Amino acid sequence: MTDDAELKKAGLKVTLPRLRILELLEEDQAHLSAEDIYRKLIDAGEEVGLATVYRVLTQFEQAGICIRHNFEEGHAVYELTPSDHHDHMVCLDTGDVIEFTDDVIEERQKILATEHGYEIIDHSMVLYVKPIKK
Amino acid sequence: MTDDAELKKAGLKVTLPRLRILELLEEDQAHLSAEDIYRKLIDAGEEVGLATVYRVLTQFEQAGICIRHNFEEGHAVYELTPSDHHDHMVCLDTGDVIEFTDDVIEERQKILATEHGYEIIDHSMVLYVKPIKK
DNA sequence: GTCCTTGCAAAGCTTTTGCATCGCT
DNA sequence: AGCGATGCAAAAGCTTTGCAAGGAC
Repeated sequence: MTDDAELKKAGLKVTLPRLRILELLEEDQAHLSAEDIYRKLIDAGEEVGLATVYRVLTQFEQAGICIRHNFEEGHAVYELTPSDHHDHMVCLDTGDVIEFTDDVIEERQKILATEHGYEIIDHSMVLYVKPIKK
Repeated sequence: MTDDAELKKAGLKVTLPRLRILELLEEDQAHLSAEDIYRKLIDAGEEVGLATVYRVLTQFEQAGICIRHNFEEGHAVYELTPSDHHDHMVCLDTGDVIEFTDDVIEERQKILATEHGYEIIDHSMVLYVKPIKK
């Protein structure tokens, strides 16, 4: 689906800020904060307000286009909604975000929730890591 | 160890606000926000400033007395540092926090980090759940 | 033309900090 | 007495909102 169609499907008019933000999110496994996106757009010569970035990201999230993470960094980061669920490792030295999945863990989570009488609506698992030193 | 001794060991003077906050955290598996604690103290007739609550919680965290969580609620919550590590389920209907552990998951996390060339410094796993309807 | 979207500025929230006062040791 | 701790108010950082102007359909 084109970006254009994706926006229309979400009931959002196709505007320049929305297209640009969607493009940025589509770049290789991006995990960007509102500020990151704002800076990239300004640096690229686009005229856009930070408030618009926040509004668009909120709309994208409600439309299911992207999801919001609250890593322990003091600000939210956004990524395109992954087709395949995955979790994250955040490198404390570099800030790199690594995606991973593990079926064993997913399965255990379901079992544990059920044992407590709950069903999982969502979950977040973040490993804060550092590179192994030789 | 008494609360008194715990504070001294951390190099903190034994003051009323610190004792009261420590007591609140010790009440049954408390997961409290700074605001929660502030309200409870004010309602109990204590004279305390919100800034002090934040400062004390930060000191407690640095001293290893308590840990801070960023669930997706817009504010941090604190709990006494657990002797045994555990993760959390947060009930989206009631806000209840359920603690749990699972050795299988812990083990898989270590393996996954190692496979990516990292060692785990810390991790957070939160399941957002709802009660199973009959 | 209509209604949605935008940018700016102002406001909101949680958390932190400056500073004079107070209190533990 | 000395130095850390406190309370208040102000400030900081991220995010949201009000409003008039602009743009999509």
